[in-house]
Amino acid sequence: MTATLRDVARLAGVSFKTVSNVVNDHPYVSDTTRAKVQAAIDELGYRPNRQARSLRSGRTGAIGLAVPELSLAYFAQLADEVITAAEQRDVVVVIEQTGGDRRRELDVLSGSRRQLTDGLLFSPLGLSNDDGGLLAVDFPLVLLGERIFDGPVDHVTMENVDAARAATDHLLDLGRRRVAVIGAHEGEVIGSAGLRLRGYRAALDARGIAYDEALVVDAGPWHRINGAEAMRSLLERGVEFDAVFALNDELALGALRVMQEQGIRVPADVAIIGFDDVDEGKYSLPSLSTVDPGRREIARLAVDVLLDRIEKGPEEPRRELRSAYRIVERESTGALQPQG
Amino acid sequence: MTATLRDVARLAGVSFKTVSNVVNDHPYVSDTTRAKVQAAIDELGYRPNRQARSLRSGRTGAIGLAVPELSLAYFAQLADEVITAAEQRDVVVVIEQTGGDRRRELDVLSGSRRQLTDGLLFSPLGLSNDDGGLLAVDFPLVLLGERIFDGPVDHVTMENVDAARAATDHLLDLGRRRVAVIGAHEGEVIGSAGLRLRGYRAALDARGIAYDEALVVDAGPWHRINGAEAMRSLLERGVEFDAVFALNDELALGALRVMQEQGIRVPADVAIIGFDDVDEGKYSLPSLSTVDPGRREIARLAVDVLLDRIEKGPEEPRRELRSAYRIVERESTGALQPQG
DNA sequence: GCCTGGCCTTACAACGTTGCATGACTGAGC
DNA sequence: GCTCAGTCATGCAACGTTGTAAGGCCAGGC
Repeated sequence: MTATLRDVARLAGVSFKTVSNVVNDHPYVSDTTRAKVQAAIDELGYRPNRQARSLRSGRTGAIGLAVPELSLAYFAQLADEVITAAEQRDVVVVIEQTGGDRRRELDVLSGSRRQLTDGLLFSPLGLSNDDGGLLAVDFPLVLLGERIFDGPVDHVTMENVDAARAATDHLLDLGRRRVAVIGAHEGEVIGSAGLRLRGYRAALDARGIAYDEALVVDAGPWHRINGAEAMRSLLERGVEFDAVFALNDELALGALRVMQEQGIRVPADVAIIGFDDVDEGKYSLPSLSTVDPGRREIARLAVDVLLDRIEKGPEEPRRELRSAYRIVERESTGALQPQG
Repeated sequence: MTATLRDVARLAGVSFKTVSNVVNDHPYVSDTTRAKVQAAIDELGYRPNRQARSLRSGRTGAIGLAVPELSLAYFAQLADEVITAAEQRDVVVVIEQTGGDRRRELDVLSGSRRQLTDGLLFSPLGLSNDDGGLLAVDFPLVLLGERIFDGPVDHVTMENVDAARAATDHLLDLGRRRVAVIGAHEGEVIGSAGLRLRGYRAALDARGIAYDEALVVDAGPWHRINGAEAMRSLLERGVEFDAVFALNDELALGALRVMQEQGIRVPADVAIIGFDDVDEGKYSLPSLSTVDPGRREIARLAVDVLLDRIEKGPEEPRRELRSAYRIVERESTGALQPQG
């Protein structure tokens, strides 16, 4: 059996409470007692029991991370960063997958699993604006990703509009004028699709280029296959375009593949830029220009905000933070830097 | 505050232990009492406190999953499957990243985090054979991936040797005779590199084809960049080859990119097959033939074995399970099935 | 009328920890 | 010599749950 405070106390010849005091660095423990107790701790290999601590303190030392699915590179890499950031703060991460499904997302907010963690980082996908009220939960919650809700909740996200505008500008700076968009979500306004589309329009407006609906292709989930589909539909409809802004990298890579199958030269005929800076984009042929949304910063900020919220309680004013973005120029928009 | 057994008991007019009995479906609770208590439970929205349960029962309801890093697609997809399998068994997953670093892997085995979970699924990378003894830990442990150790530990893995042999056979069946290998690990014998190389040699031997060291390229970690490096070194050295067996998909995709840069036609000039069946392989151009190692089955088996071990204790004989593999033919070895 | 035994309910003691209150000792100040 | 403040150590009571043992009640058998 593993040793308890009492075992250590017996060996050291003190009360078990004194051992607790040593372990927790209480003031008013004499050096000799401390040494004696420490020796007993070492001898028995005593480790405080986390469940008992949890029960007393109400803290578990774990946070939850709810994402659609780890199979999507963006979320896998986000999870990587979150776990790393959490580790530095001495907290572990319990990952839950929602599949982007509304029902399962609601479940994450109310399920009994919440008791296992001190708070939740939540990247919703299926919830709609009307669900905002459901986010008024009684545990520490930080939203990740898009600012879908106006709820009373901390929020860490990226500069979707500005970054999308910069991505579009990048294409326009190359002299392209017919910029197709892949991955729109009809009618959606303040999810990432809506925000990025807004940035796209802002860039066009600023240069007096007319918005052409024919260039904007809807897609379902932002998976590679849907990027491929979208590109096919664009080509089938015979729409003319000399550049593509894919609303994320997966879509871009799917579209890229179809263009290559069709013998379209990238970037000579069509330049393409994605969004997210997932690793694979570095190794595609051509390598994929993209927007680095500051994933590491998002993860770090999110963990910080959540732990802050856990510590300070619900009274503190809610925070909304955005990470800095960066345009990453690679071959797909004409940069000539052969990559690994 | 959230309700406790006592609160429910007070409302229902019974002792708190009776409430506990209702919650745990004990026999000998009369229907009327049960109904009364249940009504009180519903009214107060009572939920058993998991930490208190943990303290009493010694179970946390969580398992650990230690992998090198989630940014590697294989592990992200494995984690996805593990979380899904665990969810079906009503258990949550705490993910830890080791970076494949020996020191951090040892830390995972001894660290205080172990108290947060009932057992660990561990996919080691940095540990050497000499470390086998370190796996004799006092908590439920299931090794994932390669059979690096002969320790007294449950183990779930894939058929590395047979699968690698089948992959090689697939290339040989196409009439190729100069099959390069990318991703060997000099001197390693029973890690995945060693096992897969053994399968490769077995395939050659069976057909009386001589093993040519010049065709076998070492690589460091199995990342895309190292696959690219390896292909470059092969080309620089002027080694002749008409097929490539990359020991995993990431290496294959890196190598593929370099071949394309160099104008080598795939599969016309060189056929290439990978290993792992990560999603990206479906969308590369050409799409990548590969070995599906049965990731989902591995995840499901691993969770089953671990939960079994947790339940039955250390006395049960240890188990070693292998998932079934499958060759996935795509364009990179000549199949003509354009993919999304 | 009392004992027996089945059914239902309850009291008590843990699990290992920490907060609070108390107590004992020491030395300084008057 | 006595008080008082500061230092150190301790005991008790919780946190919310479950296991064990015991208690109460009722019907049936002698």
